[in-house]
Amino acid sequence: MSASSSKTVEPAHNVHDGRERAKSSLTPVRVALTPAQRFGDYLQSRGMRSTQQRQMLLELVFSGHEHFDADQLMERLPAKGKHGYVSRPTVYRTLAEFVDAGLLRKFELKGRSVYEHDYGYPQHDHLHCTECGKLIEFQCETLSDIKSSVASEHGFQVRSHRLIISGICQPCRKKRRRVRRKVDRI
Amino acid sequence: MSASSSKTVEPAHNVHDGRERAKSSLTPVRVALTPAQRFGDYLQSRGMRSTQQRQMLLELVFSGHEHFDADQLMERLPAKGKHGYVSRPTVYRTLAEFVDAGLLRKFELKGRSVYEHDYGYPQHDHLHCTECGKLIEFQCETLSDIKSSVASEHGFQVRSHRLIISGICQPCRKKRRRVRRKVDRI
DNA sequence: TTGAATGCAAAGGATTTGCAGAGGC
DNA sequence: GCCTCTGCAAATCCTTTGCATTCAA
Repeated sequence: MSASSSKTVEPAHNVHDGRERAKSSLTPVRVALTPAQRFGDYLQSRGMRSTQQRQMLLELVFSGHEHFDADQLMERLPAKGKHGYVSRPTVYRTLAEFVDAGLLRKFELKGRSVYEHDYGYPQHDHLHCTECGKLIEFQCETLSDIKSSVASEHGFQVRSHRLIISGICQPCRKKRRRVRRKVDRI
Repeated sequence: MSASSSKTVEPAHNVHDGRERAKSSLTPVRVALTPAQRFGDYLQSRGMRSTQQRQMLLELVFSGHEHFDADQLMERLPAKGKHGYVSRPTVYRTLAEFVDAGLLRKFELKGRSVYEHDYGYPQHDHLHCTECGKLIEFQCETLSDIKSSVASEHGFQVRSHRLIISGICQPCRKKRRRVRRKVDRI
């Protein structure tokens, strides 16, 4: 019996056809609208505008499924002065909008905000390698049982959760072993 | 069957006899050394010194079992100028030492560092009320199973984990209901 | 046209650091 | 007396804000 799985939960199709996407441990779930369409609805329903900056960031953010922070996103943008450049404040403002629109989830890691896809992406948790910083996704159905049983015990209304398991990933463990052997020989 | 419990795991005795302590949902576990003794060993083993500031903070931090951040700890200190005052940089430096010595655990909440007892305190996780900010502790044995099964699947060496379930606590839910009724009447 | 969105510069909040003086051992 | 520790001030890091200008609708 396995309490967890990193396999795909549904025979999913990528909603972002026609874009290359970074490799990721989970596969997007088929959804009714693309992120761009959903964000369009979000903007319209609030009298907000579809600007070049928002379009640019939408494309960048949903061209892959990697976790990222504001800095990493900025690095992938054209340099200041170039066409397509978006300023840092606008990046932060837009990321907050994506979160508000339900497209992204935000969480804290080592004092900084990390973002990941939410819309059309399966619920999952993370292994965090403290050596190389890598985030590995995994899925675990048992957690829902824990959540509901804890919730009922405390009369608590659960909105969301965040589970991060820290330790050393396989590649880093191998590297360490190699180093240790070297040290032993000296 | 219950996947979790907030009861005490061991017929524990408080190691901090002779000090008043704040109420907390879990009870400390009996340990060989008091936190002060353990910290003394830590200092000595590294050629570090036992100063008034470190003693002061040790007493404050281990006089209760509440979660706290650097600010809250500072507020409980004598004011600047008064005997027993400890400066902010020293508070941060000393908290880092407590973490390093295994006395405290540190985690992030809403962009700030929160500390809680680790040494002599049972492993637990948290419910976080997004309304009032309260942290409620709970224990869950099932989590160890999840951790080990995920770890073996990914060849991951687990060092620790952090699970925070966010939502609305019972008191806040009741308050909300009251407010809603009032609004309905208008 | 007109108000929302942007970019700039600057502020903000939490935490850290350099350094000269204070104080354990 | 030596060397660590402290407090001060200032720096750092990430993120947010005020405001004049730009631009989508």
